[in-house]
Amino acid sequence: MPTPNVIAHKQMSLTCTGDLFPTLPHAALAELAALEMIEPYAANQTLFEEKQSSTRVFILLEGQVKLSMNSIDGKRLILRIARPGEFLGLTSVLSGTEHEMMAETLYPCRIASIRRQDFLGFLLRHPAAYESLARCLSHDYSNACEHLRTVGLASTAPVKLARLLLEWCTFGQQTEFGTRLRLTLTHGEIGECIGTSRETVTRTFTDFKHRQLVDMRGSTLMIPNRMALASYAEM
Amino acid sequence: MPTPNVIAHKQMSLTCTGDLFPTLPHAALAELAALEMIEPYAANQTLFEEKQSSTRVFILLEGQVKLSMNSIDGKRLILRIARPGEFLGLTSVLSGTEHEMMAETLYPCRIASIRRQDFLGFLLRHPAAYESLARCLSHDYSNACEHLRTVGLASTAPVKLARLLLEWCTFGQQTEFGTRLRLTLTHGEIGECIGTSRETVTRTFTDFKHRQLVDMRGSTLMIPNRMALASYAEM
DNA sequence: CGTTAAGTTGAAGTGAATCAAGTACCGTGG
DNA sequence: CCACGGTACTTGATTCACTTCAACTTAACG
Repeated sequence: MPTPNVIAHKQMSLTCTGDLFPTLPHAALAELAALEMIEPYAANQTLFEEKQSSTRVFILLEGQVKLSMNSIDGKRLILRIARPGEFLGLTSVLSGTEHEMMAETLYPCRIASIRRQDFLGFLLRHPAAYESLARCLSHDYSNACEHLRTVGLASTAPVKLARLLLEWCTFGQQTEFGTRLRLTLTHGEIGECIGTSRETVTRTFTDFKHRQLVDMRGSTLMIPNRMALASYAEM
Repeated sequence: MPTPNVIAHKQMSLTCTGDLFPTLPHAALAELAALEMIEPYAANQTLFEEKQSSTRVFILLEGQVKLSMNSIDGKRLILRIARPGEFLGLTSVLSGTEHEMMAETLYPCRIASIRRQDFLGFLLRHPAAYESLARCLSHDYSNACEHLRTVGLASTAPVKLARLLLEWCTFGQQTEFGTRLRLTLTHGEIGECIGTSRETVTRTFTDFKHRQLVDMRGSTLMIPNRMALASYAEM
């Protein structure tokens, strides 16, 4: 039984913010629509940064947004690529704390945003909206836990990469030859997802090719047998 | 402005579940009290395990509970030590997915629990309760992100340990000589918190002692200068 | 007081980072 | 059409931090 948020993940775009609050009455949704501002964003634009205090909550309607953390010495950890239907910066807006991550658009996006005070006021008038928020937060938390498992529990780089690819399979398309995946990140960025170097990603990919676990044609990755990759990821 | 959940963290015990829902009317709290079952738990008892489907949501009233993930090859990642006032297994109950972690008591505990169906029914009748849940989930998410930063972004073992100790400082007591911390975990378990081996934890601690960053007397750890440790952890 | 669990320390082994050098693949402009 | 510059990818050699293994010491506890 997929949650509304999961459904939103699958679709390429979202027409309006109200779709994220399926249980809210029309009057409340109209009120929300009056508060939100829908804007187009170019690629590589920053929505918010770490340590920055949060002023707005964002809702990704169309496109992809990269969520990452940066350390002082230039290292970076990419948490995930957000898809349409996701709230961005929700925890910071709710708790009033500063952002714990950075958000930047990967491609041109369409993004709705609501000022923090407006959103909190809306929640005060319509506490039922918290139900959808709890669902999203719960989803984000599960995601963070899975990432923690990949980054913190997987012993070797190949296992980490295998787990990442399996995670991405959710967004790939099933064909008769297996799961097809369009790789939009560079090897360097993939390394930043799992905490390994660019070179290790390259080496691991060539190793996977030799093991017939994956097949690469340009930026298209084929995973002929997901189970084989999964059993490899089991370490 | 600390959230109710943070306050709960600081106190040693929680008298009743209702304290976690400060905005709920008395009638609703009474209804909740009728659904919950309060039980004492011995030390080292398991509340739930990974891959297990969730049947109850737990609320820790007294004691400490270790939350961890296990891999097939015996490795373990300790996510955090839960304190009184925390929900356990909340995401699984809300989304109906299987548990993504394991929960076991560290000491004798007093724990309230509510059957999943009862809790979901309660939420259906009192959607306002979601507000508190969203707060807790938001808190859990922030925690997971911080852990992700420690485990996935910190380059060396010393930095990871320093970050962990700083995190624990929240629960220590301030004295004129610095922050006093009671270490209840073994070196092996501390290693499992940050993804390093038992021996590395020992070696790093002795290094910290030489650098005057910490001072150990038995199971009591003193951090004379939190800023010094923090600046060490920055790299 | 003896047994077990936890902490300590040294030495060897290893996975991955780093460094370095070279290749393929663009789009752009002469 | 090809030279050009930039970016990403590839591959080998070296280095390093940490793990692992092993021997030993200390603390905890009935």
